[in-house]
Amino acid sequence: MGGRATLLDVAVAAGVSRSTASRVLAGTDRNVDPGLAKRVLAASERLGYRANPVARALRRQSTGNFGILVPSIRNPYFVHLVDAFTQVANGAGVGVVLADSADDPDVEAQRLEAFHESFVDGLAVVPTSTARSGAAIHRAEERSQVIQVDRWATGASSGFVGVDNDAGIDTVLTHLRESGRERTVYVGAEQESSAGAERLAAFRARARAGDEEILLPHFSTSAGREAAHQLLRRDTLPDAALCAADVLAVGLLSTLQKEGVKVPADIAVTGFDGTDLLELVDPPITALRHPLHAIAGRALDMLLGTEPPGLVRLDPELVVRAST
Amino acid sequence: MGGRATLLDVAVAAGVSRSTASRVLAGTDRNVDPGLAKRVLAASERLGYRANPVARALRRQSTGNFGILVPSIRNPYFVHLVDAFTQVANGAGVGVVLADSADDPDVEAQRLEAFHESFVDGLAVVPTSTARSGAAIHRAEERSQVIQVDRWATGASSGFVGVDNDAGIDTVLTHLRESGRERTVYVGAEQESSAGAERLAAFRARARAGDEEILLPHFSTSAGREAAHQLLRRDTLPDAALCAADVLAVGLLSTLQKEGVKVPADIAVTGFDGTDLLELVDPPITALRHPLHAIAGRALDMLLGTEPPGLVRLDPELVVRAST
DNA sequence: CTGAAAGCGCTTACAG
DNA sequence: CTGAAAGCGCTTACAG
Repeated sequence: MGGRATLLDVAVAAGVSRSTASRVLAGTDRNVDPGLAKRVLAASERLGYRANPVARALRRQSTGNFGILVPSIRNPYFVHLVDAFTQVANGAGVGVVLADSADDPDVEAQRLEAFHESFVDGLAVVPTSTARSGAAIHRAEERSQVIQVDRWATGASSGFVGVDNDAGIDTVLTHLRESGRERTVYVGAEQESSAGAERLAAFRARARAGDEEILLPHFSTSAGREAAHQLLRRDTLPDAALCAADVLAVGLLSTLQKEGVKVPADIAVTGFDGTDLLELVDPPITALRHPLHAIAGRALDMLLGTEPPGLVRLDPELVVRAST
Repeated sequence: MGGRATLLDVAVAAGVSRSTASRVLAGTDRNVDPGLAKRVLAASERLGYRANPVARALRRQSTGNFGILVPSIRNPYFVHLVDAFTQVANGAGVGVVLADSADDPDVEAQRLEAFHESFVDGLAVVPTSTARSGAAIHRAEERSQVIQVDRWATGASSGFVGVDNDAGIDTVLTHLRESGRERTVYVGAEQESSAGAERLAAFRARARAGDEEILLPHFSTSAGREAAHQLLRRDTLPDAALCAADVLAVGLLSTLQKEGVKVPADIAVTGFDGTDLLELVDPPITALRHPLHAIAGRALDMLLGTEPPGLVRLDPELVVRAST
């Protein structure tokens, strides 16, 4: 607003050419006479000069910004992921543009398309659906760099960085069994994400006699409550509930408590993700915590070209709280 | 990646000048021969042409994107606000860039500064501190359009759109009293936001004998739990707890329940904001819901210049749930 | 209605 | 080490 100073203004004020002023200010090239450099810096300071990012991006053919597309910003887990990505990105001097797929592959395809109207060099995407997100992601890859994060979709050939769900399930189950729990119910969902499918498969591979599953239509608090009601209808309760998502654990625990069940005395409850929700209730819930900063960092490295795109899985960490 | 088609490519393919191609594709000017227009459209389609947004922005001196800066994306209330703003903005064809102040006025000042390196025409900001955010916001206003949302800071002269906290407190208190509650404890925080100060003032203006206050160091779940412990130490409980934020209500209710207090039989609990957290616990919590889409809409109108910047306060709506 | 030309504000070979 | 010039890809007065 109101005549923002331009590079030419600075150059004129410092008595040099735009080339020289640019070399000093953009730091592209160190070969500038120190005396001139000082004059340019002084003029720039005096005029309150800031390089126009749009002009710079046009010339450099790169904005230095990246997008992140998540299934839903209402999901606290993705908020944490976005937060981690933003922190890592800002630390590396790159900006982040956020978008939300509304948990819908069609909206997702639309957002992917909209990113081309946006000012980003590439995109980190958490696919909404293993089966139905691949095509649109593949199309986006033809236009710019795309890395999948946390979940993958079939047909999208880009790099992937996520958590090792198999190792995660193993860690939680071992924790429950070592603390004496003998009958674990896995509370998960019949859902479209690769993460959900991997967790269920990992549990099944390790299930023993007495273990069982409750599969709900989706990952949500109300689904967790529904699972609690299913358990309460039975004669005996299992002594551990391994929930495949934090929201499930919170809903389950909250309803069990309201009906007089003691956690962890009667039943241990665990979550999966490591969101703030776990500390919202009393007792706080034991859960895996995903290494989100590391995940974000690797994804950004691939986006920046520092690391070749590939398949990366990082181990989650168990955080023991009062619910087990 | 890989030779994206340019306007010139389209023009050549259609056998027209760049001027004509631009007029057709950018929709700037309708005065184009229909025959030529058809050829341009066909060529554009065939080549998969998308206007380069950076070049367009440089020429137009406007990106069509706006930023939103919130105190913390970890706070579910701000997530809802950002979500509403994004939906409204996308509906109007404008993009949104998100940033986070980490609840710190210094970081906030830094982010405000960083937005100038970003690709936005203006900025919606939720100040972290009434007293300490004004200067940096005022500085940002000299460079681009800035509107304050949800909270205001002294010294920032921009427009403001938020909720009517006085009307909100009145609505909740009336609801509690009409449902027979006689001794209400206000659970709030000594904090720096204008919203917190307004809510407390509104409660004090309406308090009766028997009503009281618990003021905590900040708005958080653990503060809500601390409030519950303070109440539990007393001989008698008040029959209603009016919490000035959803997180306080969730923490309070959760700990009261764990200690055997019945909600709402023994005590009614209300929240303030309307986040998803309210439905996380059992019973779900009665609370005000802020008209976030309307707030976002008015803020965007001011940013776009459709509406002159001014002071706007909108009424929150009471959503009654099982906790009262 | 259409095209040649200017110009948005930068950066970067290219000469000197 | 420095500057004149080209050019990133668009849009838009300006002539015609």
